[in-house]
Amino acid sequence: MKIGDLSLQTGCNIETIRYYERIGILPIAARRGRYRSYGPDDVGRLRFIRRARELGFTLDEVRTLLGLAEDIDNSCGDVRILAARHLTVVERKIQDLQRMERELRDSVHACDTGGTAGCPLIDSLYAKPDHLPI
Amino acid sequence: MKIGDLSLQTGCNIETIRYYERIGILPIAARRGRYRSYGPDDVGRLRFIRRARELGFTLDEVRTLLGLAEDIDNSCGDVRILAARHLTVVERKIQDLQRMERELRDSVHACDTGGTAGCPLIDSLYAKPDHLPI
DNA sequence: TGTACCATCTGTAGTAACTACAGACTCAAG
DNA sequence: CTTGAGTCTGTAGTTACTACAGATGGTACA
Repeated sequence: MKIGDLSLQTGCNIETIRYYERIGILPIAARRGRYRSYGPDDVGRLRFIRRARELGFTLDEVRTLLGLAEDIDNSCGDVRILAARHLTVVERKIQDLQRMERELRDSVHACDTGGTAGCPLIDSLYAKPDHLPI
Repeated sequence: MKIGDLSLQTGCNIETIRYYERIGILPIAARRGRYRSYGPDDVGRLRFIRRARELGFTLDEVRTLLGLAEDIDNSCGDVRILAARHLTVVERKIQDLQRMERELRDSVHACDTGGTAGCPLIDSLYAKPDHLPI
C-alpha cells in the first residue's frame, strides 16, 4: 500500500502523513524502493490519530493516548483521566463561544432595531471591559 | 504614556502591542526619544482590537472593522454583515464542540460502567468513521 | 523503444496570532 | 555615579498543518 492509498483509506492528506512521520507520531514507514509502504496496522493507527484530532485532542495528547492504547494492562484508567480532563477543556470552550454568540447576536439585533446614533456593535467594541483600570 | 502604561490600560501584552504595530494594525507610534508614546486614542483603538479578538474575529476582520468604524456614513450596514457572518462561524464551532462533548462524555461513561474487554474510548478511536471507504 | 504522465520523493517555507528570548540602550531614583 | 526597571530591535519558537519546487519512479500507450 502506497501513501496515496493510505491517504484514501484514512481521509488524511498525504502531506500530513509525511508530517506525522517527521514528528514521530507515525513510525518511519518501511520502503519499497524509494516509496513508503503501509499495511493495515498503519491504517488503524492513522485513523486513531485522525479521530482523536477530530475530538480536539492535541497531537501531544494523541501521542499519550497511543502509548496508553498499546499498554494493555493499565490503559482504561489513564485514558479516562485524559478524556475527562479534555472534556472540561471542551466544555470551557463551548461556554466561551456561547458568550461570544450572545454578544454578537445582541449587537446584530441592536443594529437592526437602530435608534442610536452610531453603530452599536462598533460602540460596544470601543467600550472598556470591566476588568481593566480607569 | 509609555508602552507599559498602554499595556496596563488595555490588558494587552507589551510584545503583542509591538507585534500589532509591526503588522500595521496599530499605526507606528510617535516617539519620545527612542520610546513609543501613546495617547487616549491609542487606548481606544487597542481596546477595540482586543474586544474584537475576544469575540473571535480574526485580525484581518478586525482590520476591516476598524476601517468601517472610521467610515461614519456607511458603517452599520457592513458591520452588521461582518458580524452576522461571523456569528454563523461561531454557531458552527459550538455545534462541532458539542458533538465532541457528547462523544467524549459517552466514552468516559462507557469507561465507568465497564463491561467490555478493552477500553471503550480507545476502541472507538480505532473505529473507522462512516465517510471513509472499506 | 520512446515518451507522456501521474505518483511519489526531499526539503523548505508559509499560515495565524502571538510569545519569548538576547543583548543593547534609556532614564529616574537614591 | 551607579543601580535597576523599563524599553528598544531583531530573531526564533509555538501548533498543526499546507503548499510549493524540483527531482525521481513506475507504468500505459504508440
